[in-house]
Amino acid sequence: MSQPGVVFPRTGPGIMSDDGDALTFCSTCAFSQACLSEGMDKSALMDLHVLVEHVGPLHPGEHVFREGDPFTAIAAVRAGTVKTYQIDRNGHEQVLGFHLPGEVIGLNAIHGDRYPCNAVALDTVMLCRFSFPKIATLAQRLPNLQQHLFRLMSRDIGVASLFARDNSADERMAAFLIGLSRRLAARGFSPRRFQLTMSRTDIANYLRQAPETVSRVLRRFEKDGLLHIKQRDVEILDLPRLEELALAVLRD
Amino acid sequence: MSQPGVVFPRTGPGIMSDDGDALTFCSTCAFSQACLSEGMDKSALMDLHVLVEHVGPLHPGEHVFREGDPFTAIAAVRAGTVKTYQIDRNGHEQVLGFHLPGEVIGLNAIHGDRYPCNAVALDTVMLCRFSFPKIATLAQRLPNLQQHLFRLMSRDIGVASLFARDNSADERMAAFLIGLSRRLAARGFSPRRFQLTMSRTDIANYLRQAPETVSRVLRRFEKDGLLHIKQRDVEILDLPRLEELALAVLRD
DNA sequence: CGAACACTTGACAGCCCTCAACGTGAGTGG
DNA sequence: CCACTCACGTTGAGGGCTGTCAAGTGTTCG
Repeated sequence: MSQPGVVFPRTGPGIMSDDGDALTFCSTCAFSQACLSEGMDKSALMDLHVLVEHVGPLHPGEHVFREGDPFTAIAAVRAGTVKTYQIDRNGHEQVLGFHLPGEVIGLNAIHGDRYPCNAVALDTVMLCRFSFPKIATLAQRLPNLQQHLFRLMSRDIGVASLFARDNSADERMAAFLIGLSRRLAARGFSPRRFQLTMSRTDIANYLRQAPETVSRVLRRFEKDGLLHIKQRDVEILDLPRLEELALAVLRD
Repeated sequence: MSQPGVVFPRTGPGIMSDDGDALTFCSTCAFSQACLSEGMDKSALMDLHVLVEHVGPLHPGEHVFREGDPFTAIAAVRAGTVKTYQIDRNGHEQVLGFHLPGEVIGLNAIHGDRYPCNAVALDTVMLCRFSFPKIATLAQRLPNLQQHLFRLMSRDIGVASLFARDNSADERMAAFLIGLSRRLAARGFSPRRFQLTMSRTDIANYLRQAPETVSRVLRRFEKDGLLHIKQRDVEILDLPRLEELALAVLRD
């Protein structure tokens, strides 16, 4: 079941040695809160660091894992964008999500013992790989780590329905952009200028609409002065109005 | 922030004493796998049983918890149906899900420390309540329990998009019915004859469509011989064809 | 330079939402 | 037993949003 081009199961090339800069390297990691929390002593922190495998760089189109692969590990995105998707029985792709630095993939594979979806790099991607059996065992000893895992998983339950039928195409696109903006901002990137690392087709697929609709909506947003977009470079010009549109979807 | 009619935070009335029949009582519980797994010894099982509070019966309209309440516990539905929902800023209800016997609610509250949604009984509901701090502490000692919690949460991540725009009203209704049928069957109920414990309005809200559409689709299903429906009593007549319709949504 | 691909733009049609009216069943009180 | 009420459910007519189809433009890469 293991196709070529899958980086995850292998542990030879692609694994970077842990350089001495581990502490700063991990400061933007999804587990930094767990690592840096006062409740975690130095030996515990070392245990966690020993557990990590640095994977990458992955190039666009390279897969992190594929649907059906045995579940062995979760991974935190350190750099780049990872797209998760499934292929339905008609051969059509279904985009499930885009995962930015600081976000964790693979959590939905615990139940079932196999990855239920594919994960592919959209640009140059760096990952931190955590063997799940090992991190679960470690979590037995470290209440903070267990709690952190619970929170990570809980956060992913009941994600906002960005593609619900009762929201207009404009609202969903606005919500998508605002979501990206906020997630990037939370990791220290600019919330107003960023790059869409995914194609219009991917966005359309994710939002469950036609690529033509994505094109038209973005065009209209630009004409209305909400943003400036050239190719895949986005600059948000009127954040308040865009957020106002997104409110209908994001509900807050 | 605690409204009247919320059963959860209180521990006086509504809590049933644990009768001697605990073992058989729990055989259909969401945690039965964890309890009965060979890896869990007797003392561990007793620890878990001591942890449980039996809540109920709750009557239609009574709330298990409300949005904003401090998160203290998760709960397994033992009997009846629980509806989870949110109220958006326009005062409109958004149905998130229906939870049948054997299913767990409250897992999405771990992150945030407050319940992000309301949970209300649709009919007569019995619950098993687990203090989350206590069960998390117990999970430190019991690897199987920790694993079970991980699996429960993992299962709820990335739930099928039953209300995506690219599926027709017919397909989504079929998927909804097939989903109910399978979940009921998994708990020993009849997969062909069951009762819709929720109103048409609730179904429509959940599927993100108009109540009129729900009515029309069910009517058409009956005319086409797919099922027989009288009030809220459903009898599925042509399971294969209904599953065929649902395939477009459920992808399997 | 040519091909493949991504993106844009326009015309048209279909699904489903909205609005409106009516039917039905349960509960209540006379 | 009936009338009444009220919520729920059904049925019909019309319109808007967006998907589909088609063609054209721009970009990348061999």
